[in-house]
Formats: sequence, structure tokens, C-alpha cells
Amino acid sequence: MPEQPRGSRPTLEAVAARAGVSRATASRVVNGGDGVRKPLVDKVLQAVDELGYIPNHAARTLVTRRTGAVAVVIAEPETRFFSDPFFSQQIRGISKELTAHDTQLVLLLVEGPGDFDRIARYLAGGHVDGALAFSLHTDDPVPAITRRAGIPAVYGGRPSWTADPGDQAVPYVDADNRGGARLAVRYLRDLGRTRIAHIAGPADQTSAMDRLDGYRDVLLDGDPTLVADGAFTVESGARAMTELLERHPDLDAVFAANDLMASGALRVLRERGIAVPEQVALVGFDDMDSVATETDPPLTTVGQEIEGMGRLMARLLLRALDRERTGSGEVPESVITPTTLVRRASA
Amino acid sequence: MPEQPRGSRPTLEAVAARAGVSRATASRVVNGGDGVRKPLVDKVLQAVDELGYIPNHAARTLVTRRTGAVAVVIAEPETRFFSDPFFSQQIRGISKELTAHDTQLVLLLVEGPGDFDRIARYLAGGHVDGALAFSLHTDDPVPAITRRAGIPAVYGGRPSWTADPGDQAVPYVDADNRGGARLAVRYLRDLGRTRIAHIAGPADQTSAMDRLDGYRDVLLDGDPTLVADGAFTVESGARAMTELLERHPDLDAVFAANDLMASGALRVLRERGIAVPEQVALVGFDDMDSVATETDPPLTTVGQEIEGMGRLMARLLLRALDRERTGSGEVPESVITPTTLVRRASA
DNA sequence: GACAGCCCTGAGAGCGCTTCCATCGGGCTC
DNA sequence: GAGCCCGATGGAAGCGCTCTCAGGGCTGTC
Repeated sequence: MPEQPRGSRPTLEAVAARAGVSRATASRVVNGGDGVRKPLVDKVLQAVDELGYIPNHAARTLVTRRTGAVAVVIAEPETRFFSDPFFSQQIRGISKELTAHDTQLVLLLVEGPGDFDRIARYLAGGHVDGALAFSLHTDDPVPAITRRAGIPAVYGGRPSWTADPGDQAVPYVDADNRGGARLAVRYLRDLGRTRIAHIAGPADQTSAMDRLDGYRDVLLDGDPTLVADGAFTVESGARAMTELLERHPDLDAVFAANDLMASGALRVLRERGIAVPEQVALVGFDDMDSVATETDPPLTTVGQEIEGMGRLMARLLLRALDRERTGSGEVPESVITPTTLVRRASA
Repeated sequence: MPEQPRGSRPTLEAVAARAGVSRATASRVVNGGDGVRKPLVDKVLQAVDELGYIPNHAARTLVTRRTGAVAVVIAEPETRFFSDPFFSQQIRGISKELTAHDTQLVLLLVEGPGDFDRIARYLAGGHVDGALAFSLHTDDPVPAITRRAGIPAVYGGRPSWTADPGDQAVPYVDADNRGGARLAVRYLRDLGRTRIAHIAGPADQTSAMDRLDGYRDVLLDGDPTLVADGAFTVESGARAMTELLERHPDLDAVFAANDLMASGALRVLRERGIAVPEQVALVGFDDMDSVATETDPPLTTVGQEIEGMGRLMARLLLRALDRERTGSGEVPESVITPTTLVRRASA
């Protein structure tokens, strides 16, 4: 590839001239070559090669009205985006899928609540063909923004407003939190544990609520005081565990709504000299590498296909874009991805 | 803002018509309004408002040859990108700075060594005005790519090929690793410790080597067997500590090249019943939230302005872009950001 | 009162590409 | 052998914008 002094790159015109064809034909070849006879295709390709031609993206977008890029909107306050491998892993999955379809990823980090204007302008400005968004809270403006901008969107995690009839179904990808929780609690029950407590996550996150629901599904007439509230952090897990032990010194199992809280709980149990899993069996959720395998004992937990979820999100969006372009194809529907019990030593 | 049925957004033409001015004047107003008389400016702005006009980015890029976007290239194998809050925090800083200058962030994750072609095509394709890149190994093709693409770039972390005379200076932003290491080791020495060991990072990362150099700066005629090799991971830190204790059961201080290794070392020390900091004082590097404050005792470590480094990278790149556009302005130069000793309980 | 000069404004070219439509040529059919 | 149809090709329009350039109105000066 010849080095190009920026700003003077060869145009399609030049390629066409060199190949001795019209710009139209050159364009056809560059875009797949359908309906162009082989010898001409070869000539054009050779010219492309010799000249080091690279299509001008802006010109193409101007006429096709497609940018070949999608936005990933992250509205999460920084704390979570930083510490949570969840996001980065999903992004990796998204990136892989998009890359495989020649689509670019534009990262939009929301810098505080006042920043949504900027996001709205950007999404409506024709910079991207669609959007992937994470972590919507009840009053999250992102759905309204994408609707107004008229671009397809796919969400990561079940939005809490799903039930809102005002919104047409916005497809989302979420793990089977409820099913995973059931798996965990049934496992503890099958272990013969009878006083199974739960450390729940924050009430404004659907994943936390779904996990709580799953817990309740299995323990239909469970004692409500066996449930303590946490905030998905190590510290909150420790606090919740302390609380639970005060209320129920005799509990014999704990299902924590995520691994971080489980590790906090584990610390408290260890400090009190309570043997895990002998006296209290402990199950987490997430199968977070850096936590679940590092604790002592390693956590039994509920695993999910995080990267796969990212891929899936991207795939759904690409499908929606395709539908928009061709006017046909399947309507993307939300997907719940399976969760599995990962047995380690803590239960 | 009126809802726009995608694809039929108002154009500048429409705005001009509604305001009763020419397209040229409308354009001038939209781009700042210099040299347009107040009443016309107002009329145009009103039309913009009423119509919900948003400039078409592709059209603008086509003529200005500027995209208003920069790429962030992450060539790190996924393991590190995931676990390392370093990256996400720098990205946050980059995002903030770019946002403040109306510039978008396109994330380019390199999916394996064969993927550089795609990156090269992308960077050369006029999709972005410049690039920020992380973590260059000696044979990293990214510098060559950006040079060939003719776009300015700024690197995060001192590239190992800095000394290569073939490359014109590519500006980079790096923490003062060497100075930080000196700070740590001097601190230990001033504490009265005489047998100060070092757990070093991998030799192919300049940060690790710089920290080692800083250690040596202070301990000029130090015993080389007081240095053990690690790989910036918890496990490797534990291994290195074990090794050091075997070689030097009487050591009274350890400076680990990062917090993860320090936490591994701490685990080993605790297992052996060695009191920290009483018997062995321990200092880490990075001041990584999720580690340094969570250990018991919390780590004394060397802190750096991670988000600030991200901002700085973005700022340098924006400056380079500005220079390119205006033909003047300061030449961006590499910056070494200061490090500070953060005293906690481990030393 | 006339003219120079300045500031605003508008006309128009053109950025590089895709795509509609007309054209052309070759192979078939009768 | 003439007419037809179809597939391949080229001409040209136009996507929405910026920016140069020329012109028009106004002020200020002599």
C-alpha cells in the first residue's frame, strides 16, 4: 500500500481512469462487483491495488445514508463501569460481532445527567445507524432519545419499563437471572440445607429483583427475614451477612445475588469462625473471574455467558439494521440467555 | 425538537428558505455566526429551532475533510483490558476531554494479531482524524499504521521503541514510573529498612523496567538477588514473595512493581505469620482502588493520576489536530505525569 | 456630491460517491 | 438474416454541506 500524503488520496475517479472504465463500473466493483464482467473486475481491482485506493467514507455515507457505525451508550455512573468486568466483557463481545460485520463501535460515555442532550444530538445527527445501550433506570432518557432519533436500539439487561405499554417492544438481551437464582437455591436445598438466606441486590436493578424472585420461587413460604438487602458491593455483602447472622444464628446456607456480596459475606463468616461450606453453604452469582476463583474457598456461583450476551446484542441490532435496509427479515426479539451453576468449594 | 421520521430530516436548504436567507448564510450561522448580522442570525437560529435542524455530518465531513472523531486503539490482549481498571479509567479521562471538545471516540479493539489490517484500513479510510493507542510492544504495527495513514497519534505509556531514530517523536503520556519507584524505595529506606527487596514486572513493559530502574537508583549497590520477577498478577506476586523469602528470610521490606503483586506478596507474608508492616514493610504501585484499600492492612503504594493521563492524551491529540488544521500552534510533546506516595498501613 | 473601501450576503462550484436510466452490443429465436 | 431481449456499461444527477468569489449596500472622506 503506497503511503498517502494525507488529503490527496486517490478517488474512485482515478481508479476508473486507470482501469479504463467509468466511475460507475469502478464503484460497482468496489462494492462487490455484481454484474460486472470478470476481466473488468480484475482491471479495476488491480487499479485499486496499485493506487492504494480506499473509499471515502463520508462520501459514501452521504449518498447511502448509512454510516456503518453503531453507538454503545453507557449511562452507568463511572463507579460501576470501572469496577465491573461485566461491561468490558460485553463490550468485547459486541466489538467482535460488529467487527465481523464491518461495523464500527462508537463509545458514548454519559458524563452525568446533563449530558443526555449531547447524546441525543449525536444519535440524531446521523453519525451512527443504531445504538446499543446499557443499564437503564426507570427514568432513563435513552429509549426516548433513540426513538426520537429514529434509529434502532437494543438494550443490555431487561429495562424496568419493559411493561410500559407506551413503548413498543425494544429488544433486549438479558441473562436468565430468575432461572439462575432458582438453580442456586434448589442446589442448596438439595444439599439438605433448610435455612437458606438471601442477600439481595439493589431494588432498582431488574437483575437483582429477578434473582430475588428466583429465590422466592423455590422457597415459596420462606421467612422474609431471611432476606437482607445489599448493594452489589463487597462491603454491603458483609453488612448484610452480619445482619442475617444476628437475626438467624442458625442459618445453614446463603445465596448472594452477586459474587462481590458473596465475598463480603464470606469474610464475615470466616471472621466468626463459621466453616464454609460445612456450617454455612454459600452461593454467589456472576462467576466473576477475579472474585469467584480468588476467594477461599472458591465460590460456587451462577455463571452466565457475558461475552455471548454482548455478541447477541450486536447481532440483534445488526438484524434490525438489515431489516431497515432491505425492508424485510425477522423482527429482532429479546433474548434471555441461559445461566448455569458453577460448582466450586463454597457449597 | 420535533420528531423526525428518519431519512427526511430538514436540510440547511430548508432552514435557509424558512429564514429567508441563502444557504451560505445559514451555514455561517450554524457554524458560529461570524460575520453575519444579528437579526439574520436570530432568524436562522429560530428556523433551526423550529425545524429541529441537525447538520448532516457526512456532508460536512465530505467538504471539510474532518470527521470530528478520533480512534482509541487497544491492542492489549483481552486479559489485561478486562481486569485492568487502568484502561477504563484512562478511557474515561479521554472521553471527558474529547466530549468537551465535541469530538467522538471510536473504540478499536484489536481482535488478535491478524486484525491489524482492518485497523490500518480503518485509520486510513478517513473515518477518524487521529488516534490514541495503548500498550505498544516492540513490534507493534500501530505506529507504522498511523504514520502511513497520515494521521496524528498519541500513545499511552512510553513505547519501548522511543529510542528508535527511524520514528519521529510520537508524543506519549506516561507516569513517572522511575520517580515513583524512587519515592517508594527511599521511603522504605528512611523507615530504617535495610534489606529492601523488589518484585519486578515483566521485562517487555517499559513501566515495569522504569520501576526497576527507580529501585536501583536508590539502592545503587543493592544485592541483585533481592529482585524477583513477577508478571503484574496476584499469583506471580505470591510466587515471587515465596522465592524472595527463601533467598532472604531476613528481608525487612518489599517494593512490588504493582498493587496486584503486592497483594499476592501480602497473602504469602500473612500465611507465614510475618507481620506487616512490623517485620516486613510493603509498598505497591498504582494505587488501584479495588486492591490497595481492600487488603489487610491497606497498601502503602505509589499513586498516579490515571484519569488525568487519559485527559492529557486526548489533549495532546487535539492539539496536534489543531495544529494540522491551522498550520500553527505548539508541537505536542510527550508528558510525564507525577506520581505520589500514598501512605496507608502496610509500610 | 462622488468615490473609495468595507462589510454582508448570495450564487455557485465542488467534495467523492452511488445509482437511475439510457445505451450499446451480443446471443437467440423464428 | 432480421428482430428482440437481456445483461453489461457509461453518463449524469444529486446526496447536504462549506467556502470562494463577486456583487451590493452602506459609511466615511475629500
